[in-house]
Amino acid sequence: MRYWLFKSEPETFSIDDLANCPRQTEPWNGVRNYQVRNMLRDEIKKKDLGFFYHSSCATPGIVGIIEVVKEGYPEPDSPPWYMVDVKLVMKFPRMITLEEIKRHPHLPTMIITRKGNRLSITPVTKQEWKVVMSFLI
DNA sequence: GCCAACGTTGGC
DNA sequence: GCCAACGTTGGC
Repeated sequence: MRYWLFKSEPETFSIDDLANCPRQTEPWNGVRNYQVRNMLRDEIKKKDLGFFYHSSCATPGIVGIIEVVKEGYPEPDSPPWYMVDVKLVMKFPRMITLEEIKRHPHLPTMIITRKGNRLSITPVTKQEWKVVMSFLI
């Protein structure tokens, strides 16, 4: 089982939008980058977990956890592009901000902290996952 | 196949 | 709104 980070602009699709979907499940669609397309098609598996990250907003950060419930399948009518279905696992009681993540001594390894990173889905190590989760305690 | 121009992303 | 980073496009 692997861990990921899924970026979304909350103005387009926020964690509350997901929470209000039927069965709290939605296709993660609209990816138009080949590297991420390949991850969606080949690497992201059922039962994988992902952080839900809000980007391009006043305070960017991680707001919750989602689970992959359907593996990569083609977007209807958009042949080269793929999506997965994700289900809300939990919304965090508070956002873990990008600033906090950058400040933490063990997290500068996270791809999200790299300037110019433009991949909308990035892998997260088990170690990184555990450290981020420890912020909530 | 190179590379300049352009468009998009995303933090600030 | 600015700008750095970087993917994509297209002329050569």
